[in-house]
Amino acid sequence: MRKLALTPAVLALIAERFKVLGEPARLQILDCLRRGEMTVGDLVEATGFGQANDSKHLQLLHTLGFVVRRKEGLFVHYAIGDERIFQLCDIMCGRLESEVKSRRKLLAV
Amino acid sequence: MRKLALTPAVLALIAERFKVLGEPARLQILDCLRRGEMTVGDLVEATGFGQANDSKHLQLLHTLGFVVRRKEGLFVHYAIGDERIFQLCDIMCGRLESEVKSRRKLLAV
DNA sequence: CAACTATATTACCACACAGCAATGAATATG
DNA sequence: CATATTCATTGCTGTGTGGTAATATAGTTG
Repeated sequence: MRKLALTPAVLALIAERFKVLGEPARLQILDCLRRGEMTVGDLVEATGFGQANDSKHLQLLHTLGFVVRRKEGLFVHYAIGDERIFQLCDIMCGRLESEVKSRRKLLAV
Repeated sequence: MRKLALTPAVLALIAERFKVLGEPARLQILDCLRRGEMTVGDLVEATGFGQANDSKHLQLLHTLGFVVRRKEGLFVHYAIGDERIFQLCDIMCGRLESEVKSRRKLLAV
């Protein structure tokens, strides 16, 4: 497997994508979409954010390929565009659990 | 493997960690550390950032457990604290390559 | 103790962006 | 065509944070 050279430009691209995931609101949207595709209105209701807010987050997620769009009449259906997102989140969760564990260890000493 | 419940609080913790990786400067620092531990001074030279700047990034990376510290006299040696970082970056790179590929496909049509 | 060095911290500025309200664009319905 | 609905876009404000210079802290050396 050939590796990309980690030039500053490539690092910037990678950072850009991590940054998009570095926002609770967007993670919440992605988590909602985990159960299947949803319209913007559905997501507004599910997340409790404003319509404009959700729409902007979805644009960003779409631009970077994290979600895909499907237009149907007045509605726009969004869905997960890359399952690797959850792989990333799982690894982060693993990190979280490690942190909790080592923190408990510190307190126990 | 038991899964963490993705409550808003947990999502915030995950996002916080993605956010830290969502900064080219910090990714560059982590990439430098890939070859082995380095002092702050080494990193300042290697990255070309200011000393205060590097120090602040390192503090943040350390707080969230991405790097570990080892003090030795006047010097502080930093090293990667969790190899999973590279796993995360590899997945992101895979995403990047997919993006490039599909973009090429679009142009080819 | 005084002078020096490596790192951390503080204060500040500039900029990016999340959230919100208002408006616009596209499509459907009567 | 007029109206209503869904979503996208724009303009605005407040907050957060990256970069930098100045200063503080900790450790070393003489």
